[in-house]
Amino acid sequence: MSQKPSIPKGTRDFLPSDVAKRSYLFSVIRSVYEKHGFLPIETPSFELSSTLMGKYGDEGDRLIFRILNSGDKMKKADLQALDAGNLPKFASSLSEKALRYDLTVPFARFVAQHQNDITFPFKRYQIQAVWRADRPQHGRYQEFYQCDGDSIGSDSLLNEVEFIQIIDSVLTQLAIPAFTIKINNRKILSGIAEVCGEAHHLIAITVALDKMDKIGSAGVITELESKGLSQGAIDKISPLFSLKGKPEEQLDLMEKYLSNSVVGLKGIDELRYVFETITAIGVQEAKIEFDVTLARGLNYYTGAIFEVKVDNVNMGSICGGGRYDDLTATFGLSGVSGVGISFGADRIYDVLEELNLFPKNVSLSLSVLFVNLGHKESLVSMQLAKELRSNGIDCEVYPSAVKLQKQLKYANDRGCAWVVIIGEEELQNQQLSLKNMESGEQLKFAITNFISEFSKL
RNA sequence: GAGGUUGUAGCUCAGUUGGUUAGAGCGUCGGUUUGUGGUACCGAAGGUCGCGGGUUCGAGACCCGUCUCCCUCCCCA
Repeated sequence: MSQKPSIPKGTRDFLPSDVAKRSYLFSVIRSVYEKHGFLPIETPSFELSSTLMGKYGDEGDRLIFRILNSGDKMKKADLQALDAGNLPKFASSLSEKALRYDLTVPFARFVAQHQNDITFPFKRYQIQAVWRADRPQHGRYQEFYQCDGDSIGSDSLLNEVEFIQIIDSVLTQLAIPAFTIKINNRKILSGIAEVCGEAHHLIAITVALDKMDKIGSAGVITELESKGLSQGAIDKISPLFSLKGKPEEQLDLMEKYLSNSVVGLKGIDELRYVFETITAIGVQEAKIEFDVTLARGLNYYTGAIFEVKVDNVNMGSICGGGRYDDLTATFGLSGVSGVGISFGADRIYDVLEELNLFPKNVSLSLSVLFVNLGHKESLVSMQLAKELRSNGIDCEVYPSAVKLQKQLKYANDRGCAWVVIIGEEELQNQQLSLKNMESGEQLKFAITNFISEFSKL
């Protein structure tokens, strides 16, 4: 009985050509991080449930893949909780581990755990898979790679500026034609909630504002009403919908708007510094905008927040991040501020594919194939192949002496540039034939000086 | 988690109001006389029609369930 081959929803296989393109993408990101002095770390695919649960809000918790206890640990099942209808508690009793949902929370755990082994400010990058039990959609997978960079242990706003530079460098290097880095600050959002007297509705306000570009101002107002905001507060918020102009001008307006909020003004100061600094230094291709409607769901952000969109492409944000002041506190290390970003490698991949931006030469091809025409002949080929490899040239010997036609077809399918033919006739004359697979031309060389002749081609 | 949609050979799809042995193109494999690929010609293999149940004399077509694809919401990379 054969089984129909299939993989779980939201996952993918990668063919050799896919892997080649992905390695290219990762290498660009890696090299930019390293140029900025970031150090690589890796953390396990799964963490203790207690490390992850409760860090991403209720929605996030729901999307965490949990790992069922195995063996005798199944006996720990809390049947009383099941009887009482307390499903979350029952589920927790069945699962002590979970697949990582992002790279930031494991990083916070890592920093607290290894605080004596690292030097602050600590700048790390991490390129690994994460898993979310989300419903798959365009640009949305259950297994995907994030490429995080975080700088922890420094509250200097120069870190924020550096991340803008990093985003700019990566996306410019990938030749993405037009992209926008949107920036906001959680303190400004807090200030807005404060000045309209709805500080306890902060989450509702930010979530509603975040939907601005999707549902429009009327939709946002409807949403705010449904969350129970007063008419006065809504009237106070609605002027923000039409905020326009350069970042500096918008910040001036927001400064007046938030004049009664200490925290709000702090947010304005921070952003103004970031904008002024990055303007002074300059960027390559990035457009940088202040967007008061940018909220971002993850509830651990406390300062600047970033989101990056590729212009004119139907794809969610390809990069996001922000500053978090006390994420390590839950792991026993308090007073350490951090800021970080995360590139969504799979979404960037999809964008590069859609815009046809992958360089032609990333595909993997074979340089030389030695055709196999018999045992004695193949021994000579194996010897030559060994020497070619030590000269840095990739090559292989066809494993069996099947029809030449078949072997040439194989060379063709592999995108092979050269084929070496050593048969009975060549062997007798101590020669070999070198075939150029593109032109079809064939040259003869003495076996003894093939290596030196080939490297001249 | 809510709603909609899709599912036929390895891939892209046909398959007419339910009616004999389910088709095409591409791909794969083999051949077109001995050691020359990418083109051409000839031929072959490959499908319990996503899975399970039901209606019917008869189901790839209809009904129910389930899984999956894609999409909207939620949320997010």
